Amino acid sequence: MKQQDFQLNGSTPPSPSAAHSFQHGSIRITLENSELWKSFHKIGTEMIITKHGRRMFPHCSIRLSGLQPSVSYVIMVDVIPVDSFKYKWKKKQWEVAGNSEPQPPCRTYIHPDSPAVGSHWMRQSLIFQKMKLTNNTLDQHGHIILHSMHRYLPRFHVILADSPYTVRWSPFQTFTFPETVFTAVTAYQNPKITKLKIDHNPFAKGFRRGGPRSQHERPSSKTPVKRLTKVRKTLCSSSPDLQRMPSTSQAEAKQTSVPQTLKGGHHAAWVQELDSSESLHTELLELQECDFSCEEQMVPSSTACQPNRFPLPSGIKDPADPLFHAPPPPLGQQQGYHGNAADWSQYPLFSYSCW
DNA sequence: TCAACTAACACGTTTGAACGGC
DNA sequence: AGCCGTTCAAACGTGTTAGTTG
Repeated sequence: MKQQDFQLNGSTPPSPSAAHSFQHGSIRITLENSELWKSFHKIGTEMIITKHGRRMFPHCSIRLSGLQPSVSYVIMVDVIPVDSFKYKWKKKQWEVAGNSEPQPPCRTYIHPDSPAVGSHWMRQSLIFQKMKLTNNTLDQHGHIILHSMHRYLPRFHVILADSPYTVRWSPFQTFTFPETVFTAVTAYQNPKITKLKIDHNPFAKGFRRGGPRSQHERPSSKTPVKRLTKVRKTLCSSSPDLQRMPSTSQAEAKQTSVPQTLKGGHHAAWVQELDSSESLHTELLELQECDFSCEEQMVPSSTACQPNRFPLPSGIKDPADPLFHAPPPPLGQQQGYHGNAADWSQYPLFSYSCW
């Protein structure tokens, strides 16, 4: 896959054309399936959330470099709100539908290999394929809890720690990619997104045109062709830009065979421990004093969480996003910029962990 | 009435146990 | 006994759709 990297520092805006790799200090992180993400982002990425948890597609797949080969790291992902609005899909585009709802508990997904030494992390790409999103605020499975019709951004954390127990006190660095912004939905709104998902996700192969049978062609379907199916058909025949693209998902899936440093039982023990650690759940992040241009940022002590007042991180600009009509304040000024301390200061880190 | 949500469904993929051959 | 490749069923993940909820 074609990749462009750029070096990030606090004062130099990156080139808008190279927004899918970040470097903090010596650590560099690259979004492996950036092109796929961008093809979704152009349309307005949507992620289904369900009560029992739904995987993300595209997956978050990253490559790390610049780690100390023999030092242990924990790699985490969390998902933060992009803004303080709720959206609705109206007349083929997203519109603001009011203020966001109070944010659910912020949870963090720890890569199952964690902790592992730098050489391990750098050996192959990391795929957060099993991370699941849910709208069930009472979820007991450790899935990431989101609100439907809200916009979110995944964050990747590289933490210098040899155990999830110690991440609170460990130096960490945080990375984001603007093209991974998505809207959480309980049912797809934009039929173009549905088509892209079907074309690229192997699990949706059964719905591909020219595939075995589409839903409305099955014998069991006794009802007239529904609206979405109609739209999908129209799109398939009329949109050249939505013609089937070369699938990357199979290749992605095959990259997941990362040697395990720890097996299931051990992981489960950690989950339990972390779940029961009330302090960790409720520890909130205070980054106001942190300088993101520094190579390391210390996991802070507790502070108050005010999730609804998250200012738009400046890296979240959607320059090619005709589908979103967010009211002022305007989206950020720099694409691919990791943001300053204030941007990220009001969202908790490491408040929950799961596998 | 309508938008958002849920659950059941059919279909395809993934996973892992069982088996046989070497 | 150990390794490797194949087979197959169960589990899982997917979008679709009818029905429910507010």
